[in-house]
Amino acid sequence: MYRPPSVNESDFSRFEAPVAREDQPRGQSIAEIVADRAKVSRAAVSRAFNPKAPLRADKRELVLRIAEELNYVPNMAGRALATQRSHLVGVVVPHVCSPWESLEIDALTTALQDRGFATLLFKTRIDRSLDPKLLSYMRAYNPDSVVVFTENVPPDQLHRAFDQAVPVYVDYPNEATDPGPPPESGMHRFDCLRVLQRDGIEQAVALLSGFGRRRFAYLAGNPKAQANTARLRTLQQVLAARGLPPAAVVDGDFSYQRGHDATIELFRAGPGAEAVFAANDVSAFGALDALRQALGRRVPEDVSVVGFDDIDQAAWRSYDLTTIKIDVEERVATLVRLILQRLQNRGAPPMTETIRTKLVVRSTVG
Amino acid sequence: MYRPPSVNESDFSRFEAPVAREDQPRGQSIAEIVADRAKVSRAAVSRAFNPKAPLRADKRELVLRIAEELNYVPNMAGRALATQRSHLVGVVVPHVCSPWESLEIDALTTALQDRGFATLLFKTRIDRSLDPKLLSYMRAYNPDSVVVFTENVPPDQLHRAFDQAVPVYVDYPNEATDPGPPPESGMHRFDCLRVLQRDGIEQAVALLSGFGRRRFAYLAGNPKAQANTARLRTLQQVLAARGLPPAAVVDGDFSYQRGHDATIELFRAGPGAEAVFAANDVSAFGALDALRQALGRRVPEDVSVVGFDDIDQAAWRSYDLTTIKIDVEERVATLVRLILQRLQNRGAPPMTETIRTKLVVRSTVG
DNA sequence: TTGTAAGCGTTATCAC
DNA sequence: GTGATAACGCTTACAA
Repeated sequence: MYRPPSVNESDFSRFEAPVAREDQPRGQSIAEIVADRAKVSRAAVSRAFNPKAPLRADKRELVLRIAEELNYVPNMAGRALATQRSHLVGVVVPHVCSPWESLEIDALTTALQDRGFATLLFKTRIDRSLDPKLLSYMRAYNPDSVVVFTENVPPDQLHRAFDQAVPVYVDYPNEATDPGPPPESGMHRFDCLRVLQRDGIEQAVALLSGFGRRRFAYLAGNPKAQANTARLRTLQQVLAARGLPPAAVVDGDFSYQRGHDATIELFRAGPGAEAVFAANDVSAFGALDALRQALGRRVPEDVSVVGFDDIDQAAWRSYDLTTIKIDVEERVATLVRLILQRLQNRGAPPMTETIRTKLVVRSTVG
Repeated sequence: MYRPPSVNESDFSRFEAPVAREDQPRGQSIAEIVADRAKVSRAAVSRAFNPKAPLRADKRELVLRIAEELNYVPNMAGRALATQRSHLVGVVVPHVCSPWESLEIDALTTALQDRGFATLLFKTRIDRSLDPKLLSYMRAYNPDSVVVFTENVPPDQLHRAFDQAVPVYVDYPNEATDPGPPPESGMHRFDCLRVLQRDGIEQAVALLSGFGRRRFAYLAGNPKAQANTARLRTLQQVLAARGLPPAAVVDGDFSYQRGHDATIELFRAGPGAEAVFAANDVSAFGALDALRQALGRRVPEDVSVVGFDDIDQAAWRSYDLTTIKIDVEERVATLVRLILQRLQNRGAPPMTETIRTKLVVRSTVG
């Protein structure tokens, strides 16, 4: 298989396969050929590709036509060097993405591409921890912006690597009432996307409580994940506000398997519950399968189950999961807006955008 | 939401947000500062980062230490210009990836990152067709190699855009007995990864036939996809070789919903079947849910179901799908090997690597 | 509007 | 081994 997960063994060694220095008869670059054929200067060719640059319309048209014929496009590396804009957005994702993360990468890449940015993908280690070299490695590509999808990128590292760059750090804080990041974390210097978990959770609790459920459990996700802690905290707040007892919390890690096993523990050794909130859809599926198959409970008659995210699989008929939806398109559109704004004004104070959640009712509650 | 799916309206217009031309007092680049502090030339700094370049060990160490302190890393754009190697691999994926494709992107990105390449992601249009500008757009970044995951990238377009580059086109042909690409397609000039569907299919048919199944159906995927056509062709060959009647074919598109609906059609209006082969796992899930819920059939007692891919969800207990596995790690390792070999020797004749499939037995056959 | 020339950050070449 | 120097492909003052 492939090699151990160091970014590359010898720091920044290049891939050794010398490109034969062409012995062209005093090489003329394609751009220069285009210029010659259009009988304009090299600069004019550059201007032709930049709509706002001053150039007579007919010349522009001619240059573009000839470029098309010669299959010429301006080289981004050269452009990046000259303009200090790489048109690259670096994205750090976990070694293995969950369906939700995949969805988000999809949407983000599409949105960025529509804006003229290409997505540069980087992976954490298999345990989701960050290779210390990764950020430097990423910085070598000079991304115009950086989006971090993983829970384990320490803000100070991020800040050190991209001091004057334009990172957007998603997922912190999650609620308006959140204490906010400790100032020493460096976190407060990043733009971020705040997800208001409350709306969806309130709707879900209202529905469940309308069906007479009083004993709740929370099947947790990765304890370091903001998404997990915010959901738990908000759930407890909402339950308390209704005078309901706090949810029993069972440890999890967002995975199907752990969702399955934790649910069995909860109902075999623990107090069980009338309603289970899972920290994400995938672990809710594990909980559902455990309840129905291993534990012989009926859902929703005996136990109700609610997930988070609303990934595609939640609509699959074997699960048909009631879940708290985060709209990917809205989330990504917001993210892109943040990125673009930051690029317009590098010096502006950190920005926060907020999106909401809402309940999608399917058949696991009743 | 965000904009229509043209790559960007004005060809190669740049993102307009002028980076304030620093009024530094005769700017000295970071690399130069590093050189000064280490009391070496700028060239030495460059050499320090290249293990094979000649440089006294202590100097190298000193330079690297100072660079670390100053948070300096060599800029890839500059390096790309000088070396003709971008250390970028362009990957074209569908607008919305299936779980299998997400898995493969994950694994590929990790493997490439371990080799010092970053993954540059590009998306097709929503209907999986290719924006004609996309390939030029991608080429602007000068990727060292290109991997195409989508069925709809016309080989000649690909070839035109990346004539002297190093593309690897996956998924064609699939079987040793395949006729191979028509020479005029330009396809034969690409390296490719051949998936031998036969092993897994033979195992599956043997198993099913051992359970007495004789009437087979094939729930198809996207008719343009090699994966789909190769699977169908091979299935029919294997059935014929055993003297079994050919499989009834029902149109599909790899999706859950279509798998679901097509199965209902097959069993309501059509001849039904004793065993259903789905072109991929996701549509097999649709078939399973249709059989059990809409049609009231028992699986595996009344009908057996077999999928393709072995994605994570196939092991979820509600499905527990018997499926023909393609090993992602092996597939990706092979892909990376192809890419690296091609990079070593641009002029070598097109290469083909072959990987096999095997049956993973779970509970939907019996 | 247009062309000329300098410069972006890096590495290869070539002398020493 | 090492340091100057000339590319790499592009954009942008600046001058015309």
